[in-house]
Amino acid sequence: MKIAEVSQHFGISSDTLRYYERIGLIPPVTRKESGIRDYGDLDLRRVEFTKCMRSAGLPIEVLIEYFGLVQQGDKTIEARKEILQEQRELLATRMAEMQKTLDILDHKIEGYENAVLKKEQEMIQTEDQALEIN
Amino acid sequence: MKIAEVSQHFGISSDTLRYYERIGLIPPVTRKESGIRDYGDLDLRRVEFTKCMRSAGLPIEVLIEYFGLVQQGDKTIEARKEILQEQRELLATRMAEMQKTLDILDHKIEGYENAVLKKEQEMIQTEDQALEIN
DNA sequence: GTATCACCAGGAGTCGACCCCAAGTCAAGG
DNA sequence: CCTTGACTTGGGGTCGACTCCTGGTGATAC
Repeated sequence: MKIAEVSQHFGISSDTLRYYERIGLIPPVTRKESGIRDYGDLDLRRVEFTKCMRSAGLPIEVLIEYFGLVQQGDKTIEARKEILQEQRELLATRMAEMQKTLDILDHKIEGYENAVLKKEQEMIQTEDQALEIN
Repeated sequence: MKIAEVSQHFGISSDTLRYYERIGLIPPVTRKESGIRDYGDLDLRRVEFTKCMRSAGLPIEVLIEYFGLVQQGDKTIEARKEILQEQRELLATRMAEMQKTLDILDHKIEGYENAVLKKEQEMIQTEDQALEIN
């Protein structure tokens, strides 16, 4: 799979894909002899995981650290678990905050809906008055 | 309430508070004659709302636009509602993505927990073998 | 074979959101 | 009165994460 397809598939610009590789977030992607990237299964899974984590806001630095540990084999399992747990908690915290904001937004939207209704009623009343319907 | 207290209370640096004011996210805060900021009730509510929205990731630009509409009175109620609804949807989408990521993290953490357990079992077995307990 | 196109490296530029700093002002304590 | 310390403005710096750009190479279409 070449870079443009990967870019398309994951909705990540190829610039970003190359950037991720440059900074070591993704390991060097396999290439054709010509030097052109040819993403294999492993590469794709890495990209997918990265995309998922990034979309939730996990910092690049943390991901690099994590992948570095993966590289070092089983002896780093504990450390990796701790990283993931920490990020999990941070994520949960962020989500809780967002939930609060969401509630407030809903509340405010509802308020506006009522306001609009009220205005409409007033307008109808005004119309009614104008038409002397009442 | 002076700036340091507001900063403390909301966990926002006073630099950031001044910055918000400079860019028009918060309207000019009331001052003492000496020129020192003295946050009133209205100011505080604005700060709180801003903090809440920002903590959920709503862009500053959107908030400025929103507050601008508020300033313009009732005729902008529809537009305001639309902004809030749009942001609400974006927020919900982000949260859904984060939930997916959270699930994956939990799954991975569980995997690591099992891995650790397995390793411990192996170690015990190795010990047992070493001690010829079996 | 040549024109066009996707790809390459990697350095520079951008963007959003702060954060810091210098130089000055004011209020209260000693 | 003078020092100390919190406040002021405004501009420049930083940080994370891209995004763009230049100049070059290889492959495919005509």
